[in-house]
Amino acid sequence: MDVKDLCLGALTHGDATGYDLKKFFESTFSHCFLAGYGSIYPALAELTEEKLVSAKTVPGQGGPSRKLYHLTEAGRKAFLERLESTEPQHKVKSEFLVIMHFAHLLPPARLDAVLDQHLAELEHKLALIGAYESAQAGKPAPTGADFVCGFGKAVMGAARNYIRAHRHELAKGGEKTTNRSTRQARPRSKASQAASRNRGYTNA
Amino acid sequence: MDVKDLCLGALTHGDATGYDLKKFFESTFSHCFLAGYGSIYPALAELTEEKLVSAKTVPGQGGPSRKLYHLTEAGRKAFLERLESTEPQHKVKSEFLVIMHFAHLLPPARLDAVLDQHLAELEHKLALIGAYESAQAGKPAPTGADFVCGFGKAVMGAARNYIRAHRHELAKGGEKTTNRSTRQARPRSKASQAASRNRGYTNA
DNA sequence: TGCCCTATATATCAACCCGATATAGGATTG
DNA sequence: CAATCCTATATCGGGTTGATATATAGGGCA
Repeated sequence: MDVKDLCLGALTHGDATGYDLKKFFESTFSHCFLAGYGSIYPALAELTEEKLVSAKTVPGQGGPSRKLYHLTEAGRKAFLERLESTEPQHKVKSEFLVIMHFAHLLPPARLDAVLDQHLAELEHKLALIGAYESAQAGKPAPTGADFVCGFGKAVMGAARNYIRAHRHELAKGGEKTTNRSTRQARPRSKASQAASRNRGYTNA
Repeated sequence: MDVKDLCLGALTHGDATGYDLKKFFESTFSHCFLAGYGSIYPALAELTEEKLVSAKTVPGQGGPSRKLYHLTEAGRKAFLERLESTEPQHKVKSEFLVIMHFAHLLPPARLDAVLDQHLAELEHKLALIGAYESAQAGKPAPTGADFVCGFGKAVMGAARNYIRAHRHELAKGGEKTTNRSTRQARPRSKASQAASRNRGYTNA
């Protein structure tokens, strides 16, 4: 599943420009998948060439001219096939968690700032979902979009609660470790389980 | 923060080979960051050239020869600086959620299979964290690694519970939408808020 | 009126990452 | 004893990221 497929999917909701698609990916989709212009525009160009979407240039009334993209029947079929054959992976790439993993190497002020910033981002995304849910209120049958938003709400809510509940433990650990600062003999946590024969420099 | 920084960080836990690092990234780190050989080995080569790590070839007793990498003092300093200057981003790229978003376009059997597979993956990663926590039991001061694992446990546990609690709603919604299958007049959900002027093909 | 900032909109490029693949010796297993 | 798996290193093409360039309209403001 690449950005091309993602564009096809987004176009099942109606015609859109590349800019519209980016906006969509940044709103209720931001906790699922990200795509920037650098992948969206090439994707749309290739899809047009493959006749999976059609493009119509609309001269800009009040703005620059826009290229409206429309899903063709072939495009809809291709998307359905891709939906059924794609491996449902779920990957996280979190600099935030990497920093947290090395919390014992950080000054407490930096630690606090990082945590606060991540909490703020969580609140922001939760607010986006809240707004979406209000707009959907009253509509009876929950759709896949509702499921995905609910998923994000549950997951990000759990993240927020966990951080609030446990950040103070980190501060304590930080004090305890920073006064013997660059110690060597950290008694094997995970990398060293299978690497117990890696003797030759530090450790063990 | 790229894979080079990640390798520096992992090497603060002790010397390791490229293979060891991959193993580490796949274990308790798998819910934070991913890195394959295609990024690890070039990263280690560049770090060696920059004198941030040193390499020692160990002739393989019972296996192929291994290149043990060791963090130099310069490398440790560089890593600390990077930790303080890195923006704490947190990105998710989930084909799983994309598929779920378009649940109304999928046959129920496929939907079930996708959900079951994701649940199985969640259970697997939760089990990894459980094993880590048992191994850590008794050690007093919680470290950053403990915090990150707890975070993963909280978040993935919430995901699992949400899926279990809400998957049946999707099945209902699926029935309700598939019998009028490719309907056009889906009353604007998100891409169409700002795109309300995208009239010209279908929709609206 | 002039000026700046923001939003809309498209497009490109280098640097980087991912996934697959090749290679190869040792251990395990049927 | 061939098949397969595990350890271990390395490379390559294709795709993505993030920054940047370009251009126009509208709002704020002094």
